[in-house]
Amino acid sequence: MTAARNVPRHPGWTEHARAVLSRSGHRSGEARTAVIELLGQQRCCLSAQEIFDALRHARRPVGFATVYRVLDVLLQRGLIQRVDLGGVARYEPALASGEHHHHLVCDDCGRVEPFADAPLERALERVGGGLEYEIGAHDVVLRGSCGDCR
Amino acid sequence: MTAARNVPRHPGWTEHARAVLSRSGHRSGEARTAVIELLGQQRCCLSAQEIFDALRHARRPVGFATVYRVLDVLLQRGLIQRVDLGGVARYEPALASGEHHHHLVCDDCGRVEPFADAPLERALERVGGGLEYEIGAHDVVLRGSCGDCR
DNA sequence: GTCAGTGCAAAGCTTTTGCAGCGCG
DNA sequence: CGCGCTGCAAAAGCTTTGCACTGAC
Repeated sequence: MTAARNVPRHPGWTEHARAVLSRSGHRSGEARTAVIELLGQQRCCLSAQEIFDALRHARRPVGFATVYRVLDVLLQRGLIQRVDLGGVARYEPALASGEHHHHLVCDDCGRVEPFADAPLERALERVGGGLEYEIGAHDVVLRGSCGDCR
Repeated sequence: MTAARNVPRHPGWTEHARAVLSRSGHRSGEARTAVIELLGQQRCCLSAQEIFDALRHARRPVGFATVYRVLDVLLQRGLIQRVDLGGVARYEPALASGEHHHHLVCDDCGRVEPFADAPLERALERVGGGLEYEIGAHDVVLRGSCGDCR
């Protein structure tokens, strides 16, 4: 089984994000549009550096500071989620609770892949219910060697 | 239920760590000893800055670079585990698979607490078995508001 | 005596902030 | 035509590296 097989793409996120920002009184500029469109096309998370490089490569160069500022706005509106896998921060579109995924990291080659597992989600929800905390989010990271590296 | 109630301390780790390093041909210096003893006393993870401050406060000051170098050696021997909760990296003694724990982070006050849950561990192991990856470690982070902040 | 361990300082990276100019609404 | 968006450059963390000295074995 391929890890990614469980993980659907999320068409419509781009439009959703733009609509939310527009509704909250944000103006729409070139750079922000480019970042949002790029994020909407991803199957998994990207680092700020990767976003910077991808946009430059796509002939839609955007300043580094702007990338971070766009990410900051999206984070504050809850439109993206920050993913901490060690080293640099990564970001991906935030999805409804039923369709989100977690991450598989290859310690050898650094590859990052998404995976989804319903029983795991149920276990996580049960744990959250038994704590004093009011849980708003959860992240799971599995580390190991990917098929290629083994 | 207090989240931490499930999480035992780990006496003996300090000695274990020293023995492993000694066996691998490492010499024993002041700074390394201080860092290892501090880590062995913790119930949860510490950042490099916290280690630096704690040792300075305990009148056993250690250079910043040394803290990182000691952590690096311990990581390479698998004696500690790096914990990425966003922001700075944190480190804690690595334990046998049966007794490790995960982390609960308060988004409001930044508090970090350990928690353990056997069903969650079982779910994680089942997930790992179904992937192409050979899983060596896993991390779970729950984020929310702690009892005090709610 | 040799070489790992240590501290200080400088460098490297990622991320944030300041500021001036452009352009959306 | 005001104010948010953008880019550049500088600053601000966190972490790593270089180098000389100390001290364990």
